[in-house]
Amino acid sequence: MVTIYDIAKQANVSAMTVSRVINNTGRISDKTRAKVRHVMEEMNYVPNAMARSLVLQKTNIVSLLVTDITNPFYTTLARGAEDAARAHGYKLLLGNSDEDLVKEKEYIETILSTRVDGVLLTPASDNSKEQLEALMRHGTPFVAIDRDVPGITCDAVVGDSVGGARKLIDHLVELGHRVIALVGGTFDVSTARERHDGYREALEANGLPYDEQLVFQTGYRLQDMEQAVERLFALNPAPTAILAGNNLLALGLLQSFRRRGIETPGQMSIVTFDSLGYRDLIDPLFTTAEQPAYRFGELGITMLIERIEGRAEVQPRRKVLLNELIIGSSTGEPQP
Amino acid sequence: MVTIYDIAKQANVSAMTVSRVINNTGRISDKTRAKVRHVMEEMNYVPNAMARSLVLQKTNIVSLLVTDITNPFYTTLARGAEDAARAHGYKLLLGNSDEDLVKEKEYIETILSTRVDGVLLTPASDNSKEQLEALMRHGTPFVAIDRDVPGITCDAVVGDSVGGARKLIDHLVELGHRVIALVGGTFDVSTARERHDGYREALEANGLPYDEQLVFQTGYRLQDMEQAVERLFALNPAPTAILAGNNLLALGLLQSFRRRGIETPGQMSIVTFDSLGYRDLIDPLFTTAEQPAYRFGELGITMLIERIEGRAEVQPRRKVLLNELIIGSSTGEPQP
DNA sequence: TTGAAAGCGCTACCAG
DNA sequence: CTGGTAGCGCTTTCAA
Repeated sequence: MVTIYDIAKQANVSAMTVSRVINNTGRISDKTRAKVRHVMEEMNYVPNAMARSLVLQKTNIVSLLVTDITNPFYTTLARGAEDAARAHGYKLLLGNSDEDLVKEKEYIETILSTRVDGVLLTPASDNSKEQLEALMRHGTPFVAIDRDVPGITCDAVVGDSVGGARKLIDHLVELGHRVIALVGGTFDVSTARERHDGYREALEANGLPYDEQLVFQTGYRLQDMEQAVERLFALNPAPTAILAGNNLLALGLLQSFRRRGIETPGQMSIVTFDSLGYRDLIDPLFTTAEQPAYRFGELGITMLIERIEGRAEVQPRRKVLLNELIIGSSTGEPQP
Repeated sequence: MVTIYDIAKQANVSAMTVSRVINNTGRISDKTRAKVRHVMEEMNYVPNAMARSLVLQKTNIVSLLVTDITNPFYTTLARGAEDAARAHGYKLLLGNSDEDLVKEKEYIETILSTRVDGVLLTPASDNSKEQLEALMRHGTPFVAIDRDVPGITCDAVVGDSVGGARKLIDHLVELGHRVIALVGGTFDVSTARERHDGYREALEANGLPYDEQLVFQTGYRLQDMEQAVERLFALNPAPTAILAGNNLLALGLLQSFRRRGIETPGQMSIVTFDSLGYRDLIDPLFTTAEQPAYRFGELGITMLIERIEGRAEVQPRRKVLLNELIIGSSTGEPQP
């Protein structure tokens, strides 16, 4: 591997001079600079970022840890994060925790050992507290994204889950629905909790009873859902609409209904958060509270880098990004 | 930051002993090991991967560079790559070249300077040759994935584009189509070229004429496509079916047809490669030659790591992954 | 304007 | 079984 010493020898200068040329620091004569540059070209020199990081104590790498890389919401978020990181001269180390605390912990370990400058992450659940505390202990700046963790005060970019749920329920009520179920993620995830809060508040604001029987906590995994669907239809009176905790749950519910010959929106309306992309193709198109996924990533990275570079106020900052109600074809008036 | 020297001092041993405990090398008394372990726990010690890499000349990082992170084919591929990398104890540094040679070049520079152990990449086009040569010059192992680059002999995992195109055209011919257009990517991308080859071969095998007028080279970007669509309908005889170069082009064509009030498959059948995910929801579901995206990533990383670790034969290996014809609802008999 | 020495945190190598 | 020394490639500090 070619090092600054190889360049130095070839150019008849010291390693320091080469270093100065690379970093544009100090005063160097044009002639020396030109010669060094020439030799670097000739020898295909590429600086060793690790050696550099070791002495500078700075890697210019930020980590993005999401819970599901195949979910379009996170893909788009990742894209925003990547663009922003690039624009600020940082590299992005991507990880996927799969909603799994063990994997998350392993990734945090990796992150710590890589000495990345900062971390943007979607905590798997409230139990991620331990991992976030590890980051704090090691002085690694981080920004929580999409989800909050109780007991941790840190920079965060989150959505307006309560408001989104309220809008969605209001929409269903306007259509005439009176019995609305919630199939949400488990309540150890802040978004699931808040969507539940919004659901409850909206029901009460509309003078409808809140009934625990209508609330299903299932994992965000599709297979966990079948049981809920079973019980859903055993209820009396049966719900005519469902608020799904996220885009994938909505998809799972729809597929489950189809297998049972239940039509959406005819027999069961569905509303949810975020989208699955391909707006023009998906049928039915879900009625959804769509969050600005790209912006989540972009803003998250920007806040993170401000923090890393000491340009952020000391107080943790919490940014709430609003969602937009998109009326699709997964909702209609309840059947008589 | 806590180092092995801090641990050493606290445990009353030398740094070397700490190093040996960390790496499980050499012989250490159980008592010493226990003491060192204890101190490491207590001080929240996390090894510095960079310092380690610097001396070992090994980072345990592999890079994945794709051309479009929002394309589900690449997302799924990335997921396969990530799982495989993790399983082998490597970290994944993700990049997105956006089909852009300049971005690609920048990423290769970053990759080189990070001294990653290897690279898995989808070359943006034949002009990526220069970048691949840079990797070779620096002795960085890499595996080309999804696309070949003429003039470069290297490990590669590619699809059977020719075979896929033939199956798709055969299917259309069986349905009764006689005038079939090709809207492909630009021919400086190997998959676009090969899909064109398969298209041509299949036409000839079916005794149909190959007509250059029916072949449209458009970028893989949706906006480049409108012109092609315009000309498509000016043709006489007008085609009744189209082979779209990839999933996103198929999507763009469909959207374009819808805006013009042209029905699929009624007035125009569409076939393509890969899918957009959400098989049950998309309407129409494209008839497609679906490639094993996850396997692309998984196998690519596996081959890469074999190469890195010297477990691969010296000769470059080229693995072709077959696709599967999925009959969807975007194809039907031509209208009389 | 340029260079020499020291050290970032770690491990290979050789001694004991 | 344990420790000392040297060096990975780079930049900071001080000196010339």
